[in-house]
Amino acid sequence: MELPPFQEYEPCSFFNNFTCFTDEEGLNIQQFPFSEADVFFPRAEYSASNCSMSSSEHGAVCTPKCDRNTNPPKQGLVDPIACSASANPEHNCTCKIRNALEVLLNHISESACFLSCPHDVLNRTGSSHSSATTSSRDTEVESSPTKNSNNPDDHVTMRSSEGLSSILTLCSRQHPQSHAVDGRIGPTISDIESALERFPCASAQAKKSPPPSSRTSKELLPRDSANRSHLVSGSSDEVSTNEGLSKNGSVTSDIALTSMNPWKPLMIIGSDVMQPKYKVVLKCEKPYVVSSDGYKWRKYGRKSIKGNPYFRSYYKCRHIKCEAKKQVEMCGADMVQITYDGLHLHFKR
DNA sequence: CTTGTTTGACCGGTA
DNA sequence: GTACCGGTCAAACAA
Repeated sequence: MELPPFQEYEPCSFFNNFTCFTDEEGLNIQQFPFSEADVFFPRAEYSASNCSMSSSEHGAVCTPKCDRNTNPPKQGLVDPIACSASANPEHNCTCKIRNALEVLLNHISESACFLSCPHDVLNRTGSSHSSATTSSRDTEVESSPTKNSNNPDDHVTMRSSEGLSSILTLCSRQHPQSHAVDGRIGPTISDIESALERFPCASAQAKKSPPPSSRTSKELLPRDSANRSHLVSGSSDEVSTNEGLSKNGSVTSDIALTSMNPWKPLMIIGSDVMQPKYKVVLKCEKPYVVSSDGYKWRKYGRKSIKGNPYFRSYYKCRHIKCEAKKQVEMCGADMVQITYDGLHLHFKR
């Protein structure tokens, strides 16, 4: 698969390309130029197309209604997903990038320190990797630093910056400095604000909207689930995969995924209680989980869980110093629940 | 030999 | 204090 350098991507086309991999092609994500950048993110948060568009159409995903267009709409191009409408009914917009941002902002806007925290943790040598992950046993993020961080503020900032790094990814063409300059430097608060400036509505939402924890799942309408059928189902035994998707939200969420686009959020079920840790629960159909999510994982355990006939498998990210983890367990014949715990902020060097 | 998985033991949290 | 449960470790095993 020939891909132009990352910098040549419009954000829209970038995400379309990223999400249009087949299962086999998905394995190539590791070789995708963007993986050489410093921030990974889960396709689940940014999926845009169900691959019904030709590659030449990728990038033309906005409608005239959208006020966040980065590309003019093409005549006759119909967004097959209408993702924004389903993700946020208060906006009559089918801009997929906006939808992606809204999904993302659902994760990050609940951080009270989002735009006000003066700390720049990602620029601190040695703090960016390890503090990105909180243990599953951490229940007090702000008051209980991880073993690799002595500054409680680190957690707050990382929670914000993690999602914001993804926004910066969207904006990387305009803000190439957002990515690691010397291999360690991540986005700064000013980068973040600059990035959000490119998406004024997103910025406004980040500032004004209630945290996702206060949103109900009904506000995020489920996608049409009629397309969920054509998948092959494997055995009903546990899923054993050494690769998986990743990343987090700052609030526990369920994201179910359609079969047409394995990483397209079907719905987000917000928790009524803010979870002060990086954790996100994805539910998707098994074949897509088994293939790849762009990360390398090492399986380190397996447990039978009470009340569940299937095993739960435990994985750690193979990336050095990355403490991201995931748990994979079947929750039905064809459905898999993946729990991601911790962040992947993989910086060079 | 290397890499990755399996699996029983161990440990900590909780009821 | 104790039992249960879930998460992790690490030796054994497999590819």
